[in-house]
Amino acid sequence: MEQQDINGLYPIGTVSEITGVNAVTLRAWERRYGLIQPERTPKGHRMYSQTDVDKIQLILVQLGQGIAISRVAESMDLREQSHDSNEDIWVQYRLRMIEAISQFDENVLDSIYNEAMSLYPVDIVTRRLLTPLLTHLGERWQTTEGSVAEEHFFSVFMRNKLGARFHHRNIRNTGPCLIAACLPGEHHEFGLLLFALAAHARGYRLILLGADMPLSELPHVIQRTQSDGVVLSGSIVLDTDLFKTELNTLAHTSSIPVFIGGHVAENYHAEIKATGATPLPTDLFGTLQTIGSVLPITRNKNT
Amino acid sequence: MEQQDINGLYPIGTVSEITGVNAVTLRAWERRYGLIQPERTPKGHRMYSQTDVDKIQLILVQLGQGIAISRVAESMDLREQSHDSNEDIWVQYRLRMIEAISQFDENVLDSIYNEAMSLYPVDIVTRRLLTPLLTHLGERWQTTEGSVAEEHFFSVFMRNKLGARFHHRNIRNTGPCLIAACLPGEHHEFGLLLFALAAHARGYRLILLGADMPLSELPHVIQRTQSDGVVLSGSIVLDTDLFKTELNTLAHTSSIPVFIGGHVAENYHAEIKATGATPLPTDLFGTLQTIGSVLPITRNKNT
DNA sequence: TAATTCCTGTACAAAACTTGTACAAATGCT
DNA sequence: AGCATTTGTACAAGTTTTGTACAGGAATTA
Repeated sequence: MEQQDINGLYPIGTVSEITGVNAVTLRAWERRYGLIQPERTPKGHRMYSQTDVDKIQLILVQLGQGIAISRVAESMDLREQSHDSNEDIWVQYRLRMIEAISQFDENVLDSIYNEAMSLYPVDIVTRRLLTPLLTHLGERWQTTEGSVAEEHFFSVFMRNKLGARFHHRNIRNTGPCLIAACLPGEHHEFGLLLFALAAHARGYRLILLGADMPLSELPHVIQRTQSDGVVLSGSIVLDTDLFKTELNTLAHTSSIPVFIGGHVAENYHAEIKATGATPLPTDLFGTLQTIGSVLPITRNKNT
Repeated sequence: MEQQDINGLYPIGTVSEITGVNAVTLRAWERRYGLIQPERTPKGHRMYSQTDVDKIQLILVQLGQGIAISRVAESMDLREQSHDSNEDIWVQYRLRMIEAISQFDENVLDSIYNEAMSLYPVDIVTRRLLTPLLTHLGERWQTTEGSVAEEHFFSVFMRNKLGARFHHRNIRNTGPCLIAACLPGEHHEFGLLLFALAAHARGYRLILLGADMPLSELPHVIQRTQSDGVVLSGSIVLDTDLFKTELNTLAHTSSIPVFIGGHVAENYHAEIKATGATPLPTDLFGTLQTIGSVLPITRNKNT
């Protein structure tokens, strides 16, 4: 639904080039199975939208899995069925992604990610693939030479992927409004994004401020947006004293609850509590439970 | 032969030379689709303005993406009817977005952005809305209180939007492979992303490494990926000496061209040249031309 | 004045698309 | 294994799109 008006109109030859599917085949699919019925010009030329192209890419993934083309139409709907949730699959995915990262090959990385996402819901992919992958890479990056670049490469990729998902949601939530940001000095938004996605899925409204956010700025934001809570995340603290002072000010001047997540929450558990803020557990589920107990989501309709 | 009128108007032959589009073809476009209707002298000779030339360049980009000329015409026609391509519109958009940002209202921000993107191609929106908006905000952030949060909010939003677009592209480019990264200390990827998008649209392959990239890591990446060029961007230099040393090492150890963009390219123009790297102009189009003259894209079609 | 450039309109040819039929290799079933 | 179905591709004949060429005349430039 993004830019249908002008951008999404490719002729069949271009689509063929993009997807690698022969034009004749595309027509055959349409004729035989009614898959992908593009717009037509007044003279009958097919004009494929971006959505159509995406659909073809998805079909290609299915084909790669060995699913017959005739059954792809059905399996597109039923693909969320319990695929044999073998532990093996996730290890396979992980290894393939690591390989792609070490080659800086974004095409491969992208196709693996898409493959996983097309077969499993985002929650599963996050828990079974992304989080383990991150810790795995964390270790690798401490030992292997030339790995800072790998980290950057992968971070940008994941951030963009997750960010896209975050901004793509079309539901306007009605739950409590949370401000989400990284602590000063923290430049890795990955965890924060995962949290934001999960929180949004549960009905919270979110204002995402990203990395390296000065705490002194937050009262302004809170006041202007009339939010209901602040969630901060970080793994390191540059200046302990400053951190305590600023956090104290924040927690006391603002009348709304302040939560702290990430490794900081573990290492400075006592200090955080002393300021009146609430430390969060390291797992996503526990985090959402903690926040939910303070700021419950009013379920209006739960069919 | 570079004739140019007193008013900055070009005759058709000159336009043809600049853009590479045959004069006959230009006339055919105008006749058949009403594309680009230039001024006329009293005797009927076509006089193209700079805006017209820009428009042609834009058309060429769309054409390069495989969109049929008739479709390009249709979309441009549509948008020129709905909104008289007035400067006003962009000011309007800008003001609305600034308002939304100051309210931290992402829904509104998102809908404005989508509205613009559905009416205009990404290149136009970038040049007319996003870039001016960013400089406008840059000034505002230096003066207004509590505006760092605004910066974060908008940066995250734009980064996610553009990042999504970047990673959503489906064409596997075959052009030269560029490594794109921000200089150490530079945490604003915005400009880099805009560049990456534009470069990709023109056929380059891209490896996006994002913000704050240590230069010493790059040789590894270059070697492992066998890229054809490095594009670095930044607005500040933390340590001038270190910068010069590292850049020198990079430009000399790697056998591929190194480009530097952003404000750094202006402020350290001489120093950069001394190291063997190439400074880039501040505008996107000039940047792409500079890179294109060193690393030309092999157009497979559209001879 | 002569040479060049540009104008309009018609025409043409290559490229790209369309539909429909046909065929051979791959796949599945008995 | 043997037979039937599936599925990608090929070929043919006709249409549309699109870049370019050409002709005759007018304007510009050197």
